[in-house]
Amino acid sequence: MDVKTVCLGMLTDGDASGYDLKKHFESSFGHFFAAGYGSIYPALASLAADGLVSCECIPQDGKPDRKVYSITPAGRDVLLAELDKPNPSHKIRSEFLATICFAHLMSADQVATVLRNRIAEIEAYEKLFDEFEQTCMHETPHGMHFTVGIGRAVMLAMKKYIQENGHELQHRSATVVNF
Amino acid sequence: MDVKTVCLGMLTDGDASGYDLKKHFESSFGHFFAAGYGSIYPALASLAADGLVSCECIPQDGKPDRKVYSITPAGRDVLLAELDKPNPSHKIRSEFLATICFAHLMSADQVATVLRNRIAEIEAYEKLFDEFEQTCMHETPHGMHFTVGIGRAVMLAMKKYIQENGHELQHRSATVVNF
DNA sequence: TGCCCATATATCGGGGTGATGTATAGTATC
DNA sequence: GATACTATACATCACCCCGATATATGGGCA
Repeated sequence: MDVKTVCLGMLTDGDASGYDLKKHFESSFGHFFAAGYGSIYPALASLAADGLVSCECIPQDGKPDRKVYSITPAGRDVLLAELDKPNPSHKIRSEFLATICFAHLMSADQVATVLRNRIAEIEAYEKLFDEFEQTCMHETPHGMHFTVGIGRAVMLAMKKYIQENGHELQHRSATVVNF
Repeated sequence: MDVKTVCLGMLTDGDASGYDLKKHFESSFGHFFAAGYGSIYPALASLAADGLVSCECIPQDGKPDRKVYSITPAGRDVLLAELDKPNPSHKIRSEFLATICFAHLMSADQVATVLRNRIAEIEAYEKLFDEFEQTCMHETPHGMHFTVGIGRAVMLAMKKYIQENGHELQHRSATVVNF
């Protein structure tokens, strides 16, 4: 399950351009599977070369051509085969936790700043989830709700843990900061 | 904060070879910052070329030379500068959630299998955390405890959410599976 | 007028992943 | 005693992905 496969999956919901898919990756997939143009455009080109998607170029004045992609029956087969894999990965790459590992090499202020910023980021995600549920909750499939729910639960747990245990990390200086 | 920086950080805890660092990445860092030989060896070579670590080759009979690395004062400076960054990232790359997004294209059995396997993986991590706390809890710095605690909290939250909401995902077939 | 934002494509360097290769020696299993 | 697996220990390579940057234009806004 790479960017190519996720693009295929998104295209089962209707034809779209690379630009459209990027917005999808940002909004609904952003919190667990981010992708930028540097991944999406090569992915679509490769899928088209393999006949898993078809491409229709729509000329526009001024702007570059819109390239609208549709999934083909072969593409659908590849997608379903990928969805059949029983053990899809779930990986975390956290510079945040890596930093915290070396908290004993940092000042209490530095640690406090890192923790505060992490909480702020979590709260930004929480707002994003709220907006998502208020706007496009009805039209999206069941699976999407589930991912939002997991996202919420996981971020809430992390926030709570930081708030309850963050102070123990600040031992180098006497300054204790509230979150 | 890339693999190079994390290697520097690990070397503040004592000299080590690439092989040693790999074991470190697997055990204590595995759940939030995995790295393989393909990242570690080039990272150490690059650090040595920049004078941030020094390398001592220890010949062994039969096996290849052991290359033991030590952090240099310049390396320590680079590490401390990296730890000063106020907003370290925390990214998730989840083929699991990407798969679940397309649950409406899967059979109830397929969905159940994916959820069951995810829970099994979480429980494997929970055991790993238990072992870690029983063996090397006393010698590791405070930050390490914190990362284990967050790992526990986050995984518990995900497990609970799956157990409480997983059944809603199975609507295509009548077969309801318990977790 | 200047500036940012949205639309829309694409590329490129640097970095990371997973698999594989090369050796040797000890330890299980059968 | 043969086979297979595991551990030690290095290294490389193809492929994939990320972030930044480039190119082009029209609309809103101060």
